[in-house]
Parts: sequence; C-alpha cells; structure tokens
Amino acid sequence: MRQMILPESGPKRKLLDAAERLFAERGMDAVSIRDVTDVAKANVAAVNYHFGSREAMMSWVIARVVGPIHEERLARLDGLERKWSGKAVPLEEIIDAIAGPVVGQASKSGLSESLFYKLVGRIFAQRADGLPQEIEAQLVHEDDRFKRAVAKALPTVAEDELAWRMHFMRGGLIHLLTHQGLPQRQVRGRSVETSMAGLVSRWVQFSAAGLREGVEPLTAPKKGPQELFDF
Amino acid sequence: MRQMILPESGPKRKLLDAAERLFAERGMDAVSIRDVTDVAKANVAAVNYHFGSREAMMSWVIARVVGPIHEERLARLDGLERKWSGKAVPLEEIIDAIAGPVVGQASKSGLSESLFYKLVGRIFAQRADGLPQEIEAQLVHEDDRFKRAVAKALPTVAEDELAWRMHFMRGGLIHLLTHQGLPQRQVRGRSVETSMAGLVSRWVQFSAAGLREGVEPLTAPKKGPQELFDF
DNA sequence: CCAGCTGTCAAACGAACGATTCAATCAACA
DNA sequence: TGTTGATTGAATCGTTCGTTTGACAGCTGG
Repeated sequence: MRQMILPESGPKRKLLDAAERLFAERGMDAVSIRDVTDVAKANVAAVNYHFGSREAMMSWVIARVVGPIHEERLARLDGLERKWSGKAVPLEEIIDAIAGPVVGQASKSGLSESLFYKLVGRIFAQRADGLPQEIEAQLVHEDDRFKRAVAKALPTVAEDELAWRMHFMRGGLIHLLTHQGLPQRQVRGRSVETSMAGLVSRWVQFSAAGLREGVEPLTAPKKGPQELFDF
Repeated sequence: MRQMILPESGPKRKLLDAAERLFAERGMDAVSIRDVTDVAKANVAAVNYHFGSREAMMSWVIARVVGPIHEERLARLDGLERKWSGKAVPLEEIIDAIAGPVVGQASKSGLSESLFYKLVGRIFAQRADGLPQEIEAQLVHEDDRFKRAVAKALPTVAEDELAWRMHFMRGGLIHLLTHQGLPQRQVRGRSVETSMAGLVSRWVQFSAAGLREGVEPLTAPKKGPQELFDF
C-alpha cells in the first residue's frame, strides 16, 4: 500500500471510479469485482493485476474518499486554532470543521452529491469494523485533535462526558449522510430544505447544543444563541 | 408471513437463536445459512423447510427483535400521555421512551447485552434500505407518534426542523448501539462508565439539548437545566 | 398393518464468487 | 525492425452460496 499515489487517469482510475460508484449505490459488500469491471469496461483480471485483490481495491477507494476529507478537516482546525491564537475556538466553528469538508469534497467528487454522501456515510459507519488500518489510524488521530479542541471550548464538561457526546454527534452526521432523504416525507405538504449545506448547519446547531448541555453561558445569559455563533 | 407467531421452542426457535447471534456478531450479510445450521446443529435444508428462504428467516429474526422494542416504545408513550393527560409530555421523558425499551428488552434477550445492542443498531441502521416492509411500516408509524409528542413539547420549533433534529438524535442512538465501546479508549487512565443504561441517559440529555436548541426556557431562566428534568 | 403426514438427512443443483493461468496484444526503445 | 516488459483477454480454477431433491425415519389415526 505504502504511499498510495492516486492515479489521475488510466485503467486504475477507471476501476476506482466504477468501484466507488457501485460501493456508494449498493454498499461495499454487495459489489463483486465483475460488477466493477463491467462498469469500467475492463477484464476481471484487471482488478487483481492492478490492485492485487478486491480488498486492496476497496482500500484504495476508501482512502481516496476519506483522505481529502481528513486532510481538509485538519487544515480547517489548524486554521481555526491559528485564527484564535491559543484561545478556545468557538464550539460551532469546530463542529463545522468536521462536517464542512464532507460538503466541500462532495463537489470535487465525480459522484453525484447524494451518492457521495451515501458512500462517506457507509465508510464512517464502519469505523473500527473493517476500515483499512492506515485510514483508521488517521481518523483516530483526527478524533483526538477535535476532542482536545472541544474540551478547550467546554472546559467545565468532564472529558469522558465530552467523548460520549461527540460520539452521539458523529452518529447524527453519519445517519444524515446515509439516510439523507428520510425525514422529509414526514412533513406533510411542505417543501423542505434538502441541500446538504443547509442540513449540515442544522446538524452543527443541534450538536453544539448537545455538547453544551448543562453548561451555563458565561456572559449575556439573556441573549439568544445566535450571539455565540455568527455565520 | 402473516401474523408471525413466535416459536417458544423447537427447531424453528433454535434456528432463530443461532441466526440472531450470528447476525449480531458478523452482520446480516456475512452469515450463510450453513453458518446458521452449523450453530443450530441442524441440516442446511432446515432453513428452507421451516422458513421458506434465507430472507424470510432474516425477517423473522428482525421481527422478533424489533417487535417487542416497538411495542414497549408505544406502550411507554401511551403511558406518558395518559400520565400527563393531554398536556405536553416533558421532552426527556419522551426521548427516554425511545431508548429505554432497547435497554429493557436487552435483558430479556438470550444474547449478551453487548451483542443485543449491536444487533439492534445494525437493524435500525438499515432503515428504508432492506428492512421487511411490515417492520418498516411499524417504525414509520412509531416515528410519527414520537414526532407529534416532541412537537407538542416544543411548540415553538418548526416541524421540519424538529424532524431533522430527531433524525440526528436517532443517528446518535444507532451509533451508540453499534459502536458501544469506541470512545472509551480516548479517555486516558480513567475507568469509564460502560453500562448501557448510563450511556442512554447521557444520550437522552444530549438529544434533549439538541432538540431544544434555540428555545428559551419559559420559566426560571436563571435555574440550571436539572430543574427541567428530575429523575 | 399400513397409509399419510411431519420432519430430517445427505447429496446435489446451478449460479456466482475471488483469484489465477497463459497466450495474445500493445508500446517503447534499441 | 526486433526485442522486451507491461497490459489485456478468454478461459478456468476451487469455493461457497441459496435452494432443491428424494430417500428415510417417526409418529398418528383408521
């Protein structure tokens, strides 16, 4: 596996694109290498020739999707910590740095937005249960960085309590990504926001409130919550 | 399928128990009928003889797990609405009526608690993507009941906003069930709460805060949030 | 006593799976 | 142009899958 230089074109790229689309549509386990090579208009042997095995190809697909999201997350967090130079970063901005890169990378993907979110959701839902070790290690480090940032923003909340609340938060995002369209049927007769950017901002607000649970606002307790976060 | 009278004993029961355990351990798609019949010490043909097909057996397993949870949820909500006789039920009690039955049924299951939660999480994660129609219909109705109850408890929050927040909330619970043990490694050196009952009460608090986001407390705004929920 | 139903069993079915083989083909360079 | 190494193609490998078959045992009611 080593450094995993992503192919810009050529047959490897075609296979990865095909696998990516099928993984998003049907789930990783429901796609055979023949499905992939049919879509990519390649031979069955191509997968094992270029990647060594089906599982190795899966790792490439996952790395190609997760890698940029992971790096953009860390870059955003770095930027925030630089911007607030040592002070605690506002909670909503931290949380937005988790979901924002998913939306950001969606437009750069060859997939439709809906499929891209589904794929990302499927991947993150598998945490610690089948993800390639290299990617899992990245994500563990990422989790740690964000946990420390949140802990700094909410110093009065116990660390283990925060860890669980961030666990719930992550679950909400994964559920949003995998089942984007579910609840909109439940609202009768009204046209409902469906753009992921809007939904993510709702998720940020929801999560921030959940993380803050039990924390008294230090200043201006009579003001509304929009005072704490302007965007 | 019809009424699905659950077998108390006999070979059907043995097959369902074996399938249930394996589904929880490995996931639905990773279990063959030979795996099941090996554990159940039955013949491969037994599955098709007693259930007609692998998929039908899966539906029985799912129905046997989800059914009691679904009914206990509705019963709890009925009880709450009776107890508060027409007035809005306190938010935390509604949310607890969603997660509580999962904990309640865990002890009645033949599975270990950990496996039972994993199985329930796996099932609910598949909403609208492979669940038997009958169960899906139950859950849609259940969602609607709970959404109305929450809307009554939070009349100032727009309905579609509530639907999305409850979506995030459900995601958090599913993630907790499927990845119970994940974040505890992240807390260094401390022994951490791992009982599901405790975790669920954290999830209830988290979710209630998320659902309430932007809602000003009507009375005693200076008091702590424990004023709003005593248990 | 035996016809009829219920359940179990080993065996086999055809299909699909990931992987491999090996000859044919292609591109690049001497 | 001839040679070499990279890539492709068709065919096949051994396995595993869900399902089906048909023989056989156990029991029951007439």
